[in-house]
Amino acid sequence: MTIDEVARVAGVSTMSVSRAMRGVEGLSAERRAAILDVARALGYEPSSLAGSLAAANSTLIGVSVPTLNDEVFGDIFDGMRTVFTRYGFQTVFDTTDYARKNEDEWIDRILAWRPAGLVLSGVDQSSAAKKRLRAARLPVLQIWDITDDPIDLCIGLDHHEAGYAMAQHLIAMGYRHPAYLGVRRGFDARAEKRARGFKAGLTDGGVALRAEKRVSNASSFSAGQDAVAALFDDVSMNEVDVIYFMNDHMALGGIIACEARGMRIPNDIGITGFNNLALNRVLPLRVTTSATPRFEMGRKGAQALIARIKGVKKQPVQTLPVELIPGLTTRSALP
Amino acid sequence: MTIDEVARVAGVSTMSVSRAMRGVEGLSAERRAAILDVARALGYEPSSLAGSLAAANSTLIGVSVPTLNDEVFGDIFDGMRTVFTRYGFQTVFDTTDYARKNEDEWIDRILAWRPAGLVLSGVDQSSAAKKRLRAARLPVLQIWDITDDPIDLCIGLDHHEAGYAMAQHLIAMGYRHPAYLGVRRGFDARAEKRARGFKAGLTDGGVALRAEKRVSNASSFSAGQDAVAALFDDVSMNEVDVIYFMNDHMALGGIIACEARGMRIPNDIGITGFNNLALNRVLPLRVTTSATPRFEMGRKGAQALIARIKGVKKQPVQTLPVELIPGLTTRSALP
DNA sequence: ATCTGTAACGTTAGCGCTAACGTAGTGTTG
DNA sequence: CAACACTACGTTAGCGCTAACGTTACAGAT
Repeated sequence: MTIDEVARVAGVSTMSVSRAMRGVEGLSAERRAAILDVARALGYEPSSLAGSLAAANSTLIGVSVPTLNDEVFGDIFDGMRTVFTRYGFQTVFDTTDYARKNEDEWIDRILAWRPAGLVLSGVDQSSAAKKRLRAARLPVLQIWDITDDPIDLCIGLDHHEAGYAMAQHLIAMGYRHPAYLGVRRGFDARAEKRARGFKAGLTDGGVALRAEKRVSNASSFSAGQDAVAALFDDVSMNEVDVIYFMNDHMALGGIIACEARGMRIPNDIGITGFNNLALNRVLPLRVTTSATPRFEMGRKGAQALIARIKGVKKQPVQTLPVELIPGLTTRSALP
Repeated sequence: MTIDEVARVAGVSTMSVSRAMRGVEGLSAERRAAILDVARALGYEPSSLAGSLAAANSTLIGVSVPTLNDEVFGDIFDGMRTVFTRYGFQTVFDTTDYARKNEDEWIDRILAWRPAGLVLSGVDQSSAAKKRLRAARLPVLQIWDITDDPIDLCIGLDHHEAGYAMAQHLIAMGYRHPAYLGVRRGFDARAEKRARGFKAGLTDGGVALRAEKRVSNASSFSAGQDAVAALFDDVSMNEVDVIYFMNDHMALGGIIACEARGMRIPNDIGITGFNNLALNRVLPLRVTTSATPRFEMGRKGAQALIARIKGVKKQPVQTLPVELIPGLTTRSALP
């Protein structure tokens, strides 16, 4: 069932059917209604494939996230979806498992579909990819992190600042022997920025990092447990008074591992993370964490991208605020 | 940069470039290499839009899931992605928030792209949608639930049976005063099937359901807390000896709420759920739950769909096993 | 010398749609 | 009432690609 067939049955030109289906001007109301009736009766469905080819525009938006295995990118995606759906865009989706190679290959495949725009997670794409996307002059949104040199648009958090603020908070709370626990370097660029910010904050506050351990390459509850095990293989329990975990997932696993060792939280040790996951918001013992506006980020980012697709580019980089949520670091200062 | 331009520069016909780019037969090795060199030098990227239109096939697969806000569909999607990526398919993705209307509208939009196949969550699509998809003779995979009357292919769990098995387990463990806590009816069809199976299992075991509460419409940690509050507003704590939660999310929230009420788990009350989430696998107190092979389901389902797209349809419905994981119901039988 | 088969190409005719432009018909204006 | 503007259409020429088929060259068989 093609547009020509509908035109033939309705006794009009194909352009009239095209105009009727797209709801564009240049058609009387009666004729438009008649055409839509015929189209419905025949079960005609316009082909976006042919339409996009002819009009040299598509309603496809490529979205790449590292993983769906935590609620972070799920929340961001949900926020984007509310906007994209409203404007009639489709998302062509893939996960990269934090591997640049996967992302580069995905960019190849998605560009072949001539998408209206792209959403990439973070700002640490391969330089080849950045160059290509800039050359393609395609609307691109980098999300979750920020940079001075965006490909096009960028919305995210200042991860370095979040780590720095956490260090300041811990020092203010009286902690003097902090440890950092995360995953292997080069895996999650944002986590590394937080770690560096944290260390800078400690240094500026005159406090030394007591220990730093990195385990596996997947941020998960069990990674948090493993990291605690690795930490206390190395230093004794009373040498560390607070742990900054890479994120809440690891922190929550870390709580379990610390309690299993007989440590009382927060009396014996403070626990901090990043993200303020849903789970953390219901726990009786909540980790001190940085709340990240994930849904809002997705929504605002999608709006900016759509504005950009329609030709409006206002603010290339938007930094959203991170809120420090006090939790398991609320005891009084240590001696 | 089009195929004709590459052909002109390489001094061959467009068909030769087409054959070279797609790696199909009918070209000498030297010429193929020469063409690929020219294409690379010119930065030529074949247009999947034009290719799919001309060849009347696409590498787009539509995937619809209710939500990404829990790890269930994230795991399923991860499993599918490993397969789809290997075979060069793209996923056009959307979430429906458990609303049929959203799903129907999405089906309209995705069909316009003439996808090679579709993946839908569950088996409870609107009858109009089922009819349309059957009429379109499109490869369709329904995932996560099973049915006698699939649209095309189906891979999932027997949710009724999972609920039934849990009832039998609880009775065998000596529980006699169970409660069911979930979300509003008509929201999550699979959860309802588990609830019905659970009740059937109780009835067959000669045990009556002591209470049943339904809160909000989002299965979350906090919904589990709310449900526990609603339950004990209505019945006293010693009238219920075990709770079957709709899923692990609610069960884990429920644990927190029960402990906040001073109940000891599992001594005072047994806690059970569904899914065996990652979090449950690291907790010191783990809920009794049904482990669901989510990644595997995605992988196998995607393989079946691709086989179907390539013309092979073996087994229309695959039921994957659910494993009951004992947890917070392991005390000895009650008096 | 002729025939036949086959690999390696090129040519043609679309796929289903839309941008751009053309044209008829109907008012509107001075 | 000619000149003009405007609306409501239709016509033409592609968008970039590939299926199908045609052609050529050459090897080997007869």
